[in-house]
Amino acid sequence: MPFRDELNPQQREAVETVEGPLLILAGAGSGKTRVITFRIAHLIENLGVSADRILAVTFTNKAAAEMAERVDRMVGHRSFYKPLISTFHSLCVRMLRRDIEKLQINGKGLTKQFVIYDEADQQQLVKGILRRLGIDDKQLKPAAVLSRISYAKSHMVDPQEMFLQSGDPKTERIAHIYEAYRKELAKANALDFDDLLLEAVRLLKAVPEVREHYTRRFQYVLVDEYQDTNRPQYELMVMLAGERRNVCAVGDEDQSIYSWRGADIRNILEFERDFPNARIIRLEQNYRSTQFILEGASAVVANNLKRKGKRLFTTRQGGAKIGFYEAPDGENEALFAADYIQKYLRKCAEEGNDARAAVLYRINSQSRLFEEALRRYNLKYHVVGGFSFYERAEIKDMISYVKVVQNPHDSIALQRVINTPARGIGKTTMEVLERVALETGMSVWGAVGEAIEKQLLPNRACQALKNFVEIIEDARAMAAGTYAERLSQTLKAPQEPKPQLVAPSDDEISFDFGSADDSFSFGANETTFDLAASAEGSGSPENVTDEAGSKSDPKGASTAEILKFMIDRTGYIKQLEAEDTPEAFSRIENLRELVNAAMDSADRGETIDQFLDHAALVSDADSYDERAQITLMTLHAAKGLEFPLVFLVGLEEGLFPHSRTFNDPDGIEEERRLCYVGMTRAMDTLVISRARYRRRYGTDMPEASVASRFLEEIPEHLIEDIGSPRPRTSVFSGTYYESDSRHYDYENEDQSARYRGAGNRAGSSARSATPYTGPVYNSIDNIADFFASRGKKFTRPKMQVEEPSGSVGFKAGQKVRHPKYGEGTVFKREGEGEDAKISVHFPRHGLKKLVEKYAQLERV
DNA sequence: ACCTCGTGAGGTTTT
DNA sequence: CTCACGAGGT
Repeated sequence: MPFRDELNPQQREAVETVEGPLLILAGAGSGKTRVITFRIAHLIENLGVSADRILAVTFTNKAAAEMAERVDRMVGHRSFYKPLISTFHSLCVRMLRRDIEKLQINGKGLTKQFVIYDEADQQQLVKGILRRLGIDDKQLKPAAVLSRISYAKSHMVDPQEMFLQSGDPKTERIAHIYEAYRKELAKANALDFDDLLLEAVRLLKAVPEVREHYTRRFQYVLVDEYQDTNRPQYELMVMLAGERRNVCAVGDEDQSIYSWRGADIRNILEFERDFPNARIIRLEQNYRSTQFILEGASAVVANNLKRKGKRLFTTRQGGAKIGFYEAPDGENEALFAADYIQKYLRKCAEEGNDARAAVLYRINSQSRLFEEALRRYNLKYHVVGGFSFYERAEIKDMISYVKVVQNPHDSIALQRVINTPARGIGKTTMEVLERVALETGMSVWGAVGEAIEKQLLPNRACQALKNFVEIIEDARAMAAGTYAERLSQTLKAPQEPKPQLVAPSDDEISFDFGSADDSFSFGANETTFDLAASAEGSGSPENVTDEAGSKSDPKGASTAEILKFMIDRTGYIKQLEAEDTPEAFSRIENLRELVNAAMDSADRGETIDQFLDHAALVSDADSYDERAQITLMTLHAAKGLEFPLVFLVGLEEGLFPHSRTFNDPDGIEEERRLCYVGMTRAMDTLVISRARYRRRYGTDMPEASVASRFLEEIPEHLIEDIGSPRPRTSVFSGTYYESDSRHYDYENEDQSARYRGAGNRAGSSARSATPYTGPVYNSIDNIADFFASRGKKFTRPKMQVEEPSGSVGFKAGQKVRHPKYGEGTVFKREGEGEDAKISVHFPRHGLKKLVEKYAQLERV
């Protein structure tokens, strides 16, 4: 494979240095991905290495998929095997699903059916523990506890160590909670994200045959985004590299932005110490950005003290300076961006150029203003992050059902679904169950069995529990392919799995409610989805499809079938249908989509466990869709991407850098790196902006902001102001705003509340602010969904039925009548269109704030 | 048991 | 503004 002409000398060296440890320090835009893919291709094609002996680990699934695709394009036709390209977490899941039972002692320990707890699950677990220990969760917040636990885990500190090292009572307490947390996880046969790494490391350390299996298999190990690896990931890498130490780590110290998640920059700074004869290659030519952009970004990050330092250069001279815009407020900042982007897109369309723009912000909540602005300009956009499909309540509910079917001891999932939809198992019942679980050491599922058997609950509750158990057992039987048998055993039940309950048959039901300790006796021999069967054939060549190759028992129901059964049998859809609201309707659609996802998964040959793993491991960054012309995302999510036009917004002290990093010099340095990452995403044009006043949440008064220190760190000669309104000008009429100038009239701050009301007086201008209702490039395809997903009150704008004209558009001073409160006077109006709120003063009831649309007000 | 409303607190980044 | 929680009504 010829590649010499396509690479610069350093890149070529990086590709050709394949034996022994190698650290590639790859600056932003230096062709890192190119080097990695060429390197893999070089190994396979020029050196004759079998593809399946190559392991590449990346940070996100997206990056992995992309790399796999690129490699495939280069050498796919030549090689039957494929290199294993995976994230750390997915890799660990694969290893654990295969061999975790080798860690069992006396039959105790996790089984292959373990579940993965996401952050919400972890929170629930910690909350429960705090409650049990009688700790007020205001005093010690679950999130804070979790972050301490996660910190400890990513530094490989166990509860005992934490306790011994603790110098204060609070840490001691957290150590105790940590211990309890671990026990709970074990009882639930569950692992959290950190455990995936830790347990995989433990597995490799403790079981020589497993370790040998992998070191024998992987001759070449490659780790991308090395600066973001934490301790367990580092150990994993070392272990997988084995004696050969053919490990290639690629990273950039200046792009280390995940230290809060345990990423240890020492891994990169001390690589030479850990691998004494390591080669180090620097890639310092940037192919992405123009001179101005690169210089600006480099100048910012040069303020960091803790760095080795490097000098990036580019041959892309010329281009525009870094644009700077200082907006009067956040809204204006967003509208400016929308306007600028619109013009940019038009220009690209005329010239036939690649048009892709990104708005990058520090925190997710900043997206709202930009979404609203873009919608007002009728621009399609795509938001990365925020609520993902798998985070929606209805999806989590059904996933939890499947989790319980796979593993009834998953108490968090169980508690989520036991009364969803409501089936008469309430708070009191749950309290009893929790107590039983605690006293007997059983899981909640075990406690359910105990309670039924020993009649620990009032009859009604018992009955409700039995119904629930019945549903789960039926589904389990389906999964195991023994449903028909179960039907005949479990008596005169109807032939078809009908949604309506089977007549409860109290005395005949005898389930095996094993406690967690006797290793999930429940269905251990009937579950056919584990990988045990195929796992022993470790000599066989594993490739990307190895696990997928182990088909589920043809008798057993597929994931989709189980899902459909559960949705039907639990009456979940029925309940949603009964709600008869647009939100409920869209939830039903989401559930359909979930079933589709399950079918796709089955088409790929995946088992139920693999489907659940996928649901647990998809990340926000994975949802980046390069077809979208406009992408909104956090700076963190933007790492690894590039755009011709980048807006870096909200450069204000407290926001960026974020206030929580103020008292920590390392924290500030990380923020600075984040700024560097953001700036270097830009290829041709970079615009940075800030708002002089920013409204913090619903507060009426915007607060004055202070310019971010990062702004001052960019040399002045690289920056050009691109039309910031003068703060003191009474009427601003810049070129950008002729269409809708009222939004920019910012004579003094006090008016911020009033000018909206004033704007709405003119009916036409209220019309122009009607929300955009066309499609956006998003998994969320309409605004109703969009707002529903954010918990905002919003009903789908009805196209045909226009708002009845007499009941909206009231202005201050107008007399109105409310069905309940009688006559009153409109005091003020906020917001526009569907969202408009209106404050009305009623003589007898005082000032009421109403949503205009629902208030049923009449003119008097 | 469940729903609705009012209150109070808190709001980074995520595999 | 949004979430979580508790009080009160059904």
